[in-house]
Amino acid sequence: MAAAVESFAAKGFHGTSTRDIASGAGMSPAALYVHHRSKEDLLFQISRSGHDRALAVVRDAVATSRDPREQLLAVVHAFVVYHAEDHTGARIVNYELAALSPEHLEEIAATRRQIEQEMRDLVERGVATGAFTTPNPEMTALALLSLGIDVARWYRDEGEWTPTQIADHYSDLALRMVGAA
Amino acid sequence: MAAAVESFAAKGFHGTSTRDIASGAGMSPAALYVHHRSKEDLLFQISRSGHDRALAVVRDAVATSRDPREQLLAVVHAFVVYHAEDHTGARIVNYELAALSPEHLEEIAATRRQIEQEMRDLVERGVATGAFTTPNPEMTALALLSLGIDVARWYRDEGEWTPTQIADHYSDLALRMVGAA
DNA sequence: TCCTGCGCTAAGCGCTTGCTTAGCAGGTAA
DNA sequence: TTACCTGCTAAGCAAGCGCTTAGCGCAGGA
Repeated sequence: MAAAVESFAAKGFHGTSTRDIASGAGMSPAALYVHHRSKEDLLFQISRSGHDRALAVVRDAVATSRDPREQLLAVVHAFVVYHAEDHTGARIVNYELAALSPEHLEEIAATRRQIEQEMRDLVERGVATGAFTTPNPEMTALALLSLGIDVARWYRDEGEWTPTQIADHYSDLALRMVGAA
Repeated sequence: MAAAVESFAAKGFHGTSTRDIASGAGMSPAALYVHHRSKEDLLFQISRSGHDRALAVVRDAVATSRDPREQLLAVVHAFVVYHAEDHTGARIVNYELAALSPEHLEEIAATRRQIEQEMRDLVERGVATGAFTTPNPEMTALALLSLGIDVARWYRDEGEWTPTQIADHYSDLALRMVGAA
């Protein structure tokens, strides 16, 4: 699975052959099928666990406080750190959805909707308590998620910023976006 | 080329066969090779013209004013509208870079650096004139681009918002992010 | 000592891939 | 009329694809 993550992230699902994965894992191509039903099933398992982790990251962060401002700081920080540190896995999570079977895609899409719902609820709670000011909480929530997701696209391990540095700055940007700075 | 854009955006470069493109264009597979050297060359041409367009969108917007605040509004608005209206092409521009040959990738990467430079210069001008306040102009510029780029990922033609509505809200978010709201 | 089950490999099957070849219809020009 | 383009197709080649089959070495239990 680690070899598959590496390869899918670098070359995409369709750009990766089962032989690539097998040799990355130091095995013969046939050995894959002892552990996994198909190449698509491997992608699904990776996507499944990645999405579960992303949702957990968001929910755990929300649970650290009851103050919307603190919750937003925690969520954006954790979400950004996750997308930077695990950019390899996060690339598959966010950019290889089209290769999933219709049934698998629907299951994954449900988790994505839950993540979006968490962020939307958070922004709306802040607006309701007067902590935040934004004319469109739904679109603002989407923009906050975009910021984190896109980190997985451009982040490089050898880059000049650490995941924490990026997360710190992005948390500040998030406060500004919701009018809480 | 239109058929290739459609197919690459929907299924990715490696997920698209030359037969897919040919039948999308109502031709035989061999007819592609009358007009294009290879499948990768087709991708390169699409990526090339898409990147040229993106850079032009940014530069044209910057040229509409001399005031950093107005320039930021114009750039973010135009950049977001482009990524929403041409989300099909923009998906290839942003997410199919790995399929390019090393030489083609380097050429494209140069244009991407120019786009980033435009945004960085703009934010820095705003900070210099006192119109903007941000502790890290470079990272803020990256975040502003992220916002636009990620629109291409999630935008759907049948969605509830028009490109202009999204661009209006995102322009406001941009002002907040640079501390100019 | 023998047996069973597990993790694995060598070989290969049927199919699809990117791309090439040979050739053909129809328009243009001398 | 003849010659030559241009834009296309039918057919197919070599290579690579996802996945299967048959079988092998070895650890653990009876």
